[in-house]
Amino acid sequence: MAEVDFEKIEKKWQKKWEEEKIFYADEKSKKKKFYVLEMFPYPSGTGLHMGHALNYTIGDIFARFKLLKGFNVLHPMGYDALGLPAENAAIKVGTHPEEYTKNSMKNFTTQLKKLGFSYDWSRILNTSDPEYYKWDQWIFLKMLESGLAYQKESVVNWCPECKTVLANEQVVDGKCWRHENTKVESKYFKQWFLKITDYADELLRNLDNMEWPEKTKNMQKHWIGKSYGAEIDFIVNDNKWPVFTTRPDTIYGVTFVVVSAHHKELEKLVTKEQKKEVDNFLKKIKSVSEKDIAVLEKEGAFTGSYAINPVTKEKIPIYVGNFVVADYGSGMVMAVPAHDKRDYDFARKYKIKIKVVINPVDFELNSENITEAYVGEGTLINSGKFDGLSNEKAKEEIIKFLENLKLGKKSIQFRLKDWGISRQRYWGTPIPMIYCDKCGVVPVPFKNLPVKLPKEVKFGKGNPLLTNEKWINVKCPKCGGKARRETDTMDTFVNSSWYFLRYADPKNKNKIFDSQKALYWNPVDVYIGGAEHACMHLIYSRFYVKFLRDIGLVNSSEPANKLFHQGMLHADGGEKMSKSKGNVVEPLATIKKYGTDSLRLFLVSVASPDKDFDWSEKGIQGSSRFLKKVYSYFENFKEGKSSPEVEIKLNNTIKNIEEYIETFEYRKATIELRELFDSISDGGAGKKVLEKFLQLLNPFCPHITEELWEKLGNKGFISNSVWPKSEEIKIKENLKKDLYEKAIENVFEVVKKVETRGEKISKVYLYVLPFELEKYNPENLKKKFGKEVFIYRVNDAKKHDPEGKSKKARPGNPGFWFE
RNA sequence: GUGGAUGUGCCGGAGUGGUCAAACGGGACGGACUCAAGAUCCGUUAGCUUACGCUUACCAAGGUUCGAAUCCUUGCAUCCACACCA
Repeated sequence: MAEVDFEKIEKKWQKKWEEEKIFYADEKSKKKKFYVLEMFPYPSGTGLHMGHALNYTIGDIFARFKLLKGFNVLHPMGYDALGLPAENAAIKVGTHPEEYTKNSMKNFTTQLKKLGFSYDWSRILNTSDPEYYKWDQWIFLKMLESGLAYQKESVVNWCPECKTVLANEQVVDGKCWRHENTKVESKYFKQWFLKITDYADELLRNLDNMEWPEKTKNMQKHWIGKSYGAEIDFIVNDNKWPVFTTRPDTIYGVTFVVVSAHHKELEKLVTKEQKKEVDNFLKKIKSVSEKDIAVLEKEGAFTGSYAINPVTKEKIPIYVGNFVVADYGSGMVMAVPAHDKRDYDFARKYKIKIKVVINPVDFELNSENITEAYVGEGTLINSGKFDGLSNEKAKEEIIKFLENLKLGKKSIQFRLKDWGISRQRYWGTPIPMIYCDKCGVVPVPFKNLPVKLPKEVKFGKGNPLLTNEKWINVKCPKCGGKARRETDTMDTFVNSSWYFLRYADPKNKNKIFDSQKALYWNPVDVYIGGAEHACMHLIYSRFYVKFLRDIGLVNSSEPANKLFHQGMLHADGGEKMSKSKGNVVEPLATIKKYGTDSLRLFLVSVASPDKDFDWSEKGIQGSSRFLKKVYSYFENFKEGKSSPEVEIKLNNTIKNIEEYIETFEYRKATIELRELFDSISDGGAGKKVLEKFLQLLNPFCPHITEELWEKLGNKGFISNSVWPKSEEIKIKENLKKDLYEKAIENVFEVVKKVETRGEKISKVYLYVLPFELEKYNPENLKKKFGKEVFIYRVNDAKKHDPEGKSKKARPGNPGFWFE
C-alpha cells in the first residue's frame, strides 16, 4: 500500500480553506443560523494539550456537520488570556505577563490551525485586549447602577512574607506556595461582590427546562441549594443573634450554639478568660478554602459567652467551630446533638449535654441511651406544649409560636453566595472605581473606559499595581480633587461570563456588541467543554446573560441551549497525563506521525466522547490504517456499479450518522463508516456512492476527504457541499419483510414450546401496533399455526386480552396470548 | 458524610426483553505474500464436536417471564464531584 503524505494534503487544504474563507460566518445569510462553541482556552505557555484537541475536535465535527446540513454556522475561537499563570511566570521567570500571553496565544493559534478546525478566525477574541476588558468594566458599572455590585468585608488568605493575598491554589498545606515555612493567615479586606443571589430563584427554576446534562443540572441545583426553614433569634448579652435552621422542630434540644471561625463579630463573643484558647484554635485553620476546612476534624473552642434558648430560656454555651460556614445563613448555628451528626460528634468531644426531643417511630430513644444522632422522623418529646406532635407538623407550629413572640420567622436560605470578584493581583481586568477623600467611592465615568493596566509595575511583593504610583493617583471624577484608583482587579471568570456574546460582533468599538447581531446568533446552540466548569463558569455565565437581558441587550435568558461535556483523556495505561510522569502525548507530535485526520478519528472512535478514556498508541495506529486503506481504495478505484446491498447500507448509514452526530455518539458514527467502507470495498460501488461516503466521513476527517473529493473530479470544497439525503425507500423495503417474518417465527416458536410442556393451545391472539395491522394476514397465519388466530390493534377496546399482554407489543414485535 | 455514575469476552467498548456466544476496534494465534522482517490480505480467538447441536457465559444471589446482558429486589466492587449548608 502506498504511503499517504498526510502532511502535504493537510497543508494544501488548510491553505485553501483560509484563502476562500469558507468558514467565515455572516449574519446576512438567508440560511438558518447555528452557533457551535467550545470553551475557549487559557493560553498557557506549555501549549495545546491532548484534552484541548479532544474538546475542539468534538466541536469541529458538530460544526462541520451543521455546515454540510445547510446551516449558517458560527464557530469561533478566542483566548481567555487574563489569569494567574501569566503572573506567576512574571514572578518566577521575569517575563512580563503581556509578553508571556502574547507568545502563548501565537503558539496556540499555530497549533490550532494545524488541527484543521473550521473556525472563523476573523472573529478571534482576546480577553487581555483593553478593547475587550473595557466591556467587563462597562458591565461592572452597569451592575453598580443596578445595585448588583457592592463592597463588603470578606476574609482572604494572606501571606505575611509576600505581603499579598493568595488564591486557594497558592496555599499548600496551610503554607504559602513560595514560602514553605510561612503560615498563611486570614485577613479581612473590603472587596467587591456581584449580587448573583438576586437571581438565585431564576437560576434554579430555569434548570428544569434546559437541555443540559442531568448531572450538571443536579450539581447546579445543589450549588444554588434552596432550603426552607426558620431564622431564630438567640439572645446573647441582651443582643439578638439570629441563626438559620432547617429543623425548628428540634429547638427544645438545642444545648449549645456554634459560631463560624470566620464570623465578623466573633470578638464580641470571646471573653478575656477564653481568649487564649480561642486564638490557639484559630491558628489551626489552614486557609479560607472551605475544601480545606472540610477535611479537618470537627473542632472548636468555648468562647466564654452564653446564649439564651428562646423557648426554654436555658443558658447554653457558645462555641467557635471550624465546620460552620461564615457566609451561609448568619454564620452561626444552633446545635442539636441528639438529632444532627456533626453536632453529636462535637458534643461528645467537648462533653456537652445531649437532649433527645424527637422519639423515633420504631424504637425508644432517650438522652441516656443515645449512641448516635437520630436524624429521622418521629414525635416530639421534652418539648413543652409541643410534645406528641409529629416533627413535620411541629416545624410549622414552632415557627408560628416564635413569630408570635417576635423571636423568629419562616426563612428560605440559598447556599449560593454572592460572587466575590476582587483579586489583589495584576493580570486581570482593573475594577473601574476611584477612592476620593471627599466624595468617597466614585465610579470611573463611562466615557473614560477602558481603565488600562499599566505596563510598568514590579512583580514579587504585594499587588503589582500598588507599585505604580503614577497610575494610582488620579483626579476625582466628581470634585477634581486628589484621589486614588482601586487597585484590585476582577476574577477572570468575569471575562468568560459573556465572551460568547461578543463573538457576534467582536470588533465593535462603540458598543459592547450590536444588539441585532447578538440577537441573531444567540443563544449558543451547542456548547462543549469540561465538566469541571459545571458550577463556576456555567453559573456565572447564566447570571450574566440574565443581567444583560434585564438591561435590554439580549432577549435570551440562558447562554446555551445544549451543553456537552467531553470525558477526561488519560495516558496509555490509565494514569493522568502529566509532565512529571513523562507520559504526556503532544497533539503536534502525534499529527506529525499519523496525520491530523488520524488523530481526529482516533479521539472520537475509542469511546463515547463524554466518557473518560485512555490514550492508546495502538488505537491511533488503527485509525491511521483505516484512512490509508480508504485512500488507497480511492487511488485504485475503477468505476463500478453499486449493488443493492451497498445502496441499502449507504442510506442506512446516512440516516444513522445524522442521528449519532446530533447526540454526540461519534463513536457509533465511526463504526458505521467503517462498516460502510467494508461493504463498498467488498461489493464495489459507483461514483455517486463514493462521493456520499466521503461526505459522511468529511466532518471527522476533513483533509483527506477534500483530497479524494477532488480526485473524483469534483470542483469546489467537500467541506461546504450539500449533505446527502437518505432515501427511505431503499432502506426499509427488504428489511421490513424480514422483520415481520421473524416476528411470526418467534410466536410460532413460543407456541411450540408451550405445547411441548403439555399445555393445549387452540386459539392464538396477537396484539399489534395500529400502523402494522395491515401487514398481518389472518388467513396465512391460520394455516401456519394450524389454530384459530385473532389479531387485534393494541388500542382496541374490545380485544380479548386477559393478562394485558397487549402492553408488550413493540414495533416489529406483537404481544400475544394463547388459550 | 452527601450527591451522581458504572460493573459485558484477553483489553477498550456496543448492546436496554426474542434477530446474542454478543457489533466495532485493539491484542493474540494460524495461514498467504516475502530470502527475511514490516506493511497488506485471509482465517481463528468460551468449552465439547467434522458438523447439526449441546453445555457454560454479560459483578453475585434471588425474582418476574414461554424467553433476561437487558426488567425488579438485595448484596458486593469500582469511579467521580462536593462549598461539613445547620
